[in-house]
Amino acid sequence: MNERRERTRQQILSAAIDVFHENGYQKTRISDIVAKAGVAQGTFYIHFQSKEQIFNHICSEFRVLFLNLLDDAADLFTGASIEAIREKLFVFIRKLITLFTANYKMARLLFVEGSSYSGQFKGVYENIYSEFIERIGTYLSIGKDKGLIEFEDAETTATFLIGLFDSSLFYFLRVKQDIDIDKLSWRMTDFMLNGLSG
Amino acid sequence: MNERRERTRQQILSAAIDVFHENGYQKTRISDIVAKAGVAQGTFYIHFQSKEQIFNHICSEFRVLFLNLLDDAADLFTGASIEAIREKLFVFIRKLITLFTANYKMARLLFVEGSSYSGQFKGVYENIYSEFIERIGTYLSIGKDKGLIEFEDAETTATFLIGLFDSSLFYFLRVKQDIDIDKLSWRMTDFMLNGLSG
Amino acid sequence: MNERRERTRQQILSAAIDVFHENGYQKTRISDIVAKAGVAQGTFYIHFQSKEQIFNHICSEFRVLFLNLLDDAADLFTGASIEAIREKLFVFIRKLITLFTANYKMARLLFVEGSSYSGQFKGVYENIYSEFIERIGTYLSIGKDKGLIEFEDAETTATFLIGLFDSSLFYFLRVKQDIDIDKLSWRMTDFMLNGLSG
Amino acid sequence: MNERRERTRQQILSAAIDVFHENGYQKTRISDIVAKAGVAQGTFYIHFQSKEQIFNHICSEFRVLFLNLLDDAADLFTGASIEAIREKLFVFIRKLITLFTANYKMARLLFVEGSSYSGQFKGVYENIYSEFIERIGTYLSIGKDKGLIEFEDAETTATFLIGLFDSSLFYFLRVKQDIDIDKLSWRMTDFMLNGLSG
DNA sequence: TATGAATGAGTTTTCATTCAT
DNA sequence: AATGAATGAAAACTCATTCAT
Repeated sequence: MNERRERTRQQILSAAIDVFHENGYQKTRISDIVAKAGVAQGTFYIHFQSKEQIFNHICSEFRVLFLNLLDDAADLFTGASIEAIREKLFVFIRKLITLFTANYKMARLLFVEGSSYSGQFKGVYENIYSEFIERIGTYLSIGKDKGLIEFEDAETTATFLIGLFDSSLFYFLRVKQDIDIDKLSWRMTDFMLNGLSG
Repeated sequence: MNERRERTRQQILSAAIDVFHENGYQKTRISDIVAKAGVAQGTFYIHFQSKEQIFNHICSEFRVLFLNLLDDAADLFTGASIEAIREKLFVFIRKLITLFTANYKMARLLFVEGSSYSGQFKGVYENIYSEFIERIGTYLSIGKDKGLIEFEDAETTATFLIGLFDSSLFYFLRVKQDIDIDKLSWRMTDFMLNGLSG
Repeated sequence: MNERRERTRQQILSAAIDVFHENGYQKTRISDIVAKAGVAQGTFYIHFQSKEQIFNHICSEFRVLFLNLLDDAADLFTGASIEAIREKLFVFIRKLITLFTANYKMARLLFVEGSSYSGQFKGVYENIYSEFIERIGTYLSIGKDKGLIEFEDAETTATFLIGLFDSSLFYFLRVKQDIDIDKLSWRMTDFMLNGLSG
Repeated sequence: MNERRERTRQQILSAAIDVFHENGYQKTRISDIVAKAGVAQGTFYIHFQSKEQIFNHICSEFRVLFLNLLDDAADLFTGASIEAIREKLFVFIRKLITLFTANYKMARLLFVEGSSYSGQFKGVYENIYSEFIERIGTYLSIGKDKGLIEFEDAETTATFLIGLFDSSLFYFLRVKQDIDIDKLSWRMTDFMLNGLSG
């Protein structure tokens, strides 16, 4: 019985991710979600309180994974040599791309739907984006102190790196069938490090 | 009498840009627009056919300005020296930033609202973003042939440059009161060219 | 096993009386009843057919007690002297008040919820109120024939007496912590008999 | 145009009074009201915010009329003789009955629907009923001081009078085609004054 | 017998669009 | 051209009842 409940819940969640991804939050109707999940309208409300709540649930699931990755990267721009940093940065970017690719729809919901003017989500998104920039900015500053990288302003530079990362990654994920994670990670790494040396 | 008509139309357009920008397309009600414009509900439909139509109108107004700028930059990455290219790229980026800053709300509607899953606008946005990438890709290829810049794949590189540009620009426009266009243009130019040399 | 069934049934009944009393029929949800009873949603339908049926059941439980009391009061207004009648009326009113007080929630459901426009219960309530008036009217007529009480029209007078009784009793039960049954009975008795003499 | 608006509003109000009266607040659907009013569903919400708001509007319309009547009766139980008081009480009761009869449905909504457990209206009704009792209690006390009427406790006596009045009046209005206001007023007056003398 | 997950019909409310004035 | 009242389709959410375990 508990297993049945869980199965239903997962069906709804999975359907919601698909439908939100396809139509966006605003255009998604509960009826779309339950139709895709193959359950009745009322069943939705047994498991989730509202459209907003399930959306937040989905976003925060990804949010946690994402922030955990960020946490582990404090020494991103430190290292004995520029090559050591390159290696570290590559590993980090590959991890990020892997995470975004594996959870493409959830990632896109958080970063793209969230960043749009859906109003009630502006805050959620702006927070995570600002957090992303702030962290990378901090890591950059640490690295700069060690003397291997170079830039004028940490926040600006972080914004460049992240803009490059997220905007282009989502583009590739949208238009390509599948992407070569290793190759893309290397290219990003190189482009970024070039930008950081001068 | 014709002047009155035009004035009314402009009031509606201007209100619509504001309200779309504030609440997003889906959350915007015609009643919000006409309230802000100070006209009656029915007046809206004398000037515009539908909510969708006025949104498209606003977007394409910016679209034209934007594409004109793109058209004029065919020789972006050609030049006698890397310094000449740097100068040209700087001028182009400054023009772009100036355009986006002056038409911030319209730009954001086209690039951000458009890129979200509002469904009916996906196509419009994807078109313009793809066009942007394709053009820059082409310009990069031309530049590469001349031998002053270097990269592996034009599309990937264009995507990097554009991601860096639009994502970070919108971030600054959103969080800063006002930005130093010259300084930001130089920083972008330098970061990009570093990435393109190696 | 049969004892368990009975216990469950009583839990549901008791919870239903409480919840109906607190929220009214329409606003009461089966889920409220079972939550208060501490049983599962489905269990309700093992013991009662529907929300309407359990409500009727509760009302008729009180209805029977009430009508029995009425039955035993046929000679309410007969007696050797006005003082004998006063005594008899006092005893009757005290019995009624005692019954209504002991079964306050059920009484209120039948008389107040029933009298509201809940639609499907109009009939039930109207019946019992009319029955009440008719009976008292009959008893008054018998008493009038004996010559000790006086009034113009039995139905009108019965309506006065009953209106005075039920409306004020429910008021006191609602606003007072506890009422002095004896004192209230005497006051009602006196007021009524004064009204009946002239 | 303004006239049309007002006509529509009145149609909705009038239909709402009828339908609330027929089915009670809870059972009444907006669709019932608009069907009876002959307007579209959305039209309702142009004129009233919600079902609750229109109900409160209707009730308070009657409430004002009722409280005004109460205000004008401060010297209800004062006078040179018991006959003078009888006359005054008669006039007051006749005014009340006339008001309740002319606005039967509204009165019943406020006093009966309000007194039922509709939950959100409990407060409104309890207030008006308590106010009624408090006022009459005050007027009784004033009269008692003058020495022409007699009773033990003003609140109890007020509750008796009012219970007699409202409960029986609503009964007659419900079951009789039409009532003889003068005759009923005299009977109530006499019954009450008898109860108040002893 | 008891459970509680699932059902789906029913209701309120919103809002783009129309149309008589 | 402008007005603003009216429209009605559409969508979120509730809850009495059913049914498999």
